[in-house]
Amino acid sequence: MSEKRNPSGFLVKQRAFLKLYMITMTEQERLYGLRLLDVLREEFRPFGYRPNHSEIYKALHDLIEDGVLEQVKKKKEGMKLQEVVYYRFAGENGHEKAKKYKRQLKVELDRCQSMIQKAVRDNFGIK
Amino acid sequence: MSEKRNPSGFLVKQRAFLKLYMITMTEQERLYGLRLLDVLREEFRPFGYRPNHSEIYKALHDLIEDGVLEQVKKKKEGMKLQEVVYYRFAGENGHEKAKKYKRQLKVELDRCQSMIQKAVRDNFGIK
DNA sequence: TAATGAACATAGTGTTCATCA
DNA sequence: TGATGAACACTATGTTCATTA
Repeated sequence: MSEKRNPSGFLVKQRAFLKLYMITMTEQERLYGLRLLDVLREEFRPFGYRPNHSEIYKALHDLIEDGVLEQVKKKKEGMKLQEVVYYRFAGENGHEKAKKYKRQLKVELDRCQSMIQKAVRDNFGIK
Repeated sequence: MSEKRNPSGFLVKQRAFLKLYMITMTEQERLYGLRLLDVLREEFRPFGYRPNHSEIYKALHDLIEDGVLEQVKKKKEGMKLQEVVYYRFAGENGHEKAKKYKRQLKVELDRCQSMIQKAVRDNFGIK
């Protein structure tokens, strides 16, 4: 009978975290999949976090399904004749949806912050 | 060829998070499985995190395998004749191992804090 | 009925493979 | 070879079932 599974509400999932970055990076500069991956790996190297390529693609595809992003296939910058997939906000309200998603994620990140802070206090706090 | 699978190094896993709490709670007061669960659910209710019972048991069993905790079966406090499983640090060096685990988790929690802070800055920062 | 634990099932995510330019 | 995407496989975790007191 297809019971829905309840998440226990632990920390934010990697997928959601990446979707958030995909949106922000779309707001900032136009990049394609593997470049986004490189940028993120570079940014998070000091933290020991190294996402892999399929998570990036899944995050992007999720956002397409959510009606947030759409693809723009282009010849790669410069010489080669290789086709590459860039992203922009979808149609009329893609950017609105994106902003909404970001607001949710802000709440979620704040929640995670609080939980971890609590854990530090509870397990390592003075007293 | 049984290749080892690499975690990408995203946030701390629920299991590790709970093991940390199990250790600290063992340092503080003696409790048994389902009571630990109740306490944690109560503590994290404001954060929308509600662990389930099997995660607690798995965390405790992990710690036994790690040589950190051992079981003490006792009649439940008060009247009933029900047997309940309490925990204490195992043998000679259980508590040492526990402290070591906690040190690792402290590093890990700090790392998570930083990553989330970075995400907040990167995606919502002023500028 | 409360407690413990295991078995089972699904979601999350890492690895490999296929295809194309 | 770089890029994209899907298929596949394993891990993390949630749900259900069995057993006992």
